[in-house]
Amino acid sequence: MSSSTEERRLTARGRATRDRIVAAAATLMYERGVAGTSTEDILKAARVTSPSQLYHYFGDKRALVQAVVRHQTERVLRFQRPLLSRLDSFEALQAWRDAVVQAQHARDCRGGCPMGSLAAELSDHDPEARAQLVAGYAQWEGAIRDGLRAMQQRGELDADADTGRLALALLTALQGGLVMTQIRRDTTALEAALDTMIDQIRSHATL
Amino acid sequence: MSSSTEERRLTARGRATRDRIVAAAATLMYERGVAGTSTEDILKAARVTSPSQLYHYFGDKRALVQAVVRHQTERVLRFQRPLLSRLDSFEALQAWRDAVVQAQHARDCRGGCPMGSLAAELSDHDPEARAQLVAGYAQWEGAIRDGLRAMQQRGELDADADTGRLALALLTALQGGLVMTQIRRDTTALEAALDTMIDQIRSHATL
DNA sequence: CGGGAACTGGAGTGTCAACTCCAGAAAGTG
DNA sequence: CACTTTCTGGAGTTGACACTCCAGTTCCCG
Repeated sequence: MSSSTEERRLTARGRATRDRIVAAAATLMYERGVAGTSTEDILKAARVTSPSQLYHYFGDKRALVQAVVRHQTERVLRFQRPLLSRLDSFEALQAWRDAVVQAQHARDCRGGCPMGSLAAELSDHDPEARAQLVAGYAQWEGAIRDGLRAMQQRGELDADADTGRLALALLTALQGGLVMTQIRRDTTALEAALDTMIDQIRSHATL
Repeated sequence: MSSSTEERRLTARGRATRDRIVAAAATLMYERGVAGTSTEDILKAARVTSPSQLYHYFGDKRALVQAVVRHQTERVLRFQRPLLSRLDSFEALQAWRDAVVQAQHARDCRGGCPMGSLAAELSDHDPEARAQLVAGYAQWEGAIRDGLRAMQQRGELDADADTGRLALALLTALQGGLVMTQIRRDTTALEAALDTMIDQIRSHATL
């Protein structure tokens, strides 16, 4: 029946084990990269004693990686959406910017974007993972755009501002900022990019 | 004497072999990532018959990776500098933008930034590589800033425009755009980000 | 031309990672 | 309580990969 979205029957215990594996894999792959993370390390971190458990839930490492991609996409959106859905003013936009910058400091400017790092490593040679990531980024972009539209409907932004294009530009600047943060281990590039984008959005503000 | 910058005496033939190895490694690592590239593949691509050659020139794979980082940094700057050093007008800035977008199409939107992909994979666990990359990005940023300053001195930009910050923001937007291009396999995000940044720079244009 | 260094070739070696097999324990189902 | 399916444990197997050893060849240099 279902070929790729094969959802097997899981007991409560099975679900818990599977979740533990995905969570452990996500953490390790974020820290060390996908290729740098062995199944053995994942098992140890998930407190699972045998490889057969992993292969009971996932056909192979690629399948696990795809589960990790979904997991990280959900995590990011769970963090982003609350901040974005209430974009009703430039103060709120600024608060979002600050939260993003803050989050980087909280992790010592390491790791970059949980989705972006996976994307850089996978998009050229794992089509399924890439498709997942494209969908995830589309949701993220949509959330930003909805926020900007809310500002527009509140009358904070000109009616003719292209919120779709601004949202895409803002998300893109954010991605770049996260990469630069990881490389330089400081957030000045992230701040410069986001602030400049926000300045540009502000140029569409109503008087 | 020299500990890390150990430059051994090389004959013409030796130099050629070493260069072939670095070039082959750079290409493969760009296509498949560092971890996804085996020394064996590199040797084959460089038409070198034995691993002992590689280890004659490089202490280990990490040392080779660092040579690849230098190689790619030089390549990128060799492409960027000519475009940036003549930034004397908004037309030239636009031409730079078009060249960057064009370059992505030329490679089917794959691979991302030759420096950025290395950065994402290495910066969290190879301090030497990261240092090289930080230096490379600083040069790139400097080249952009010099271009903007040239525009400023020509009187195209306001004297009080913060060219340093704009240059950093522009470079960051570019990095984000390259990541997004690689994921989405199209350049609209790159275009949106660069165009929005350039619009913002234009807001500092003299009348 | 002779001696030493740079360079090359090929045949290993040890380790580690992905994945498999199978048998036994828990846990849903009638 | 039978009976099946899910889940777990541990002991393999296979292959790939980073790296080594050593012997032979080319090439610089006096």
